Amino acid sequence: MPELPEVETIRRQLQAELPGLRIEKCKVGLGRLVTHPSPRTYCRNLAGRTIGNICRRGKYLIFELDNHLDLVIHLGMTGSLSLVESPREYPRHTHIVFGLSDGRQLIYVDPRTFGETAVLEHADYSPLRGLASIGPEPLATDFTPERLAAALKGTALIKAALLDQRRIAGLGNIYADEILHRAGINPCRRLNELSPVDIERLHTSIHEVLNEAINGRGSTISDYVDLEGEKGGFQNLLRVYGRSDEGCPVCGERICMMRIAGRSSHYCPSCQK
DNA sequence: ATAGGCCTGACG
DNA sequence: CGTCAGGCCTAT
Repeated sequence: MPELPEVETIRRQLQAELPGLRIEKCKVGLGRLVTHPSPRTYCRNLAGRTIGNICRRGKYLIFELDNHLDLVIHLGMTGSLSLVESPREYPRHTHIVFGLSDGRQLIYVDPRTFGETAVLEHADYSPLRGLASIGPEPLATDFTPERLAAALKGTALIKAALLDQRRIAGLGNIYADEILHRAGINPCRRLNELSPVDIERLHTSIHEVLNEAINGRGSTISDYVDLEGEKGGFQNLLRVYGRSDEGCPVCGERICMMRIAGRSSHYCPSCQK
């Protein structure tokens, strides 16, 4: 799915297009994607609203609307957004259509339908569990090594902890693996065995990997595309994710893969201790 | 902590 | 046919 860098790429494109436009109407084809309130009320609340800034929290997109409402969209594993001008035919797996005041439509497409969307009172995230309990933004200026250390308390495996959105917002399987490789930390290490130096390295790696991935407009493993339908550019620069049995770009050792926390984890046994 | 479930599609 | 996939929730 879109992780933080992919969602941020889409957010920037939305921010360049949408503010000032009005949502004239909204059509939901697959009601279970609308988590709050009911699909009917969701559409009724959106109709007539003017779009303000587009924000991001972790992997959630938040469209600020007038009337103190927020439109929240999570892209799940395979969700994508695109702007179209009254198409004769919608793409396969189009589930939601937002008609805009400039005649264009913002459409939500999602083959696996793991995404979700909601309309909330501005900044009241309580109806969405994932958003209500989300951890700190890793690229915020106040995300210091001390805050990272605080987020990584306990005895969990570091790989599982990085994937836990309540600890840190926005990391997924690709960037968790890339960050651990960059930091030289084995995904099986436990939190309570990380030294202050490890935390420092992790902090630096989180910043580097996320910023580089955003600059590369995200990674396309199979089907991620941005608002313009473009694939990302960072997949070519991934050092371990999806590269099992290839040589580590740092030391040449064969990259390994194992399952941790139910997810495939790619790492270099020589660089990551 | 781990497995299973939610879905569709690609690939072997 | 089976296995796997950028996520996340539940139940055990």
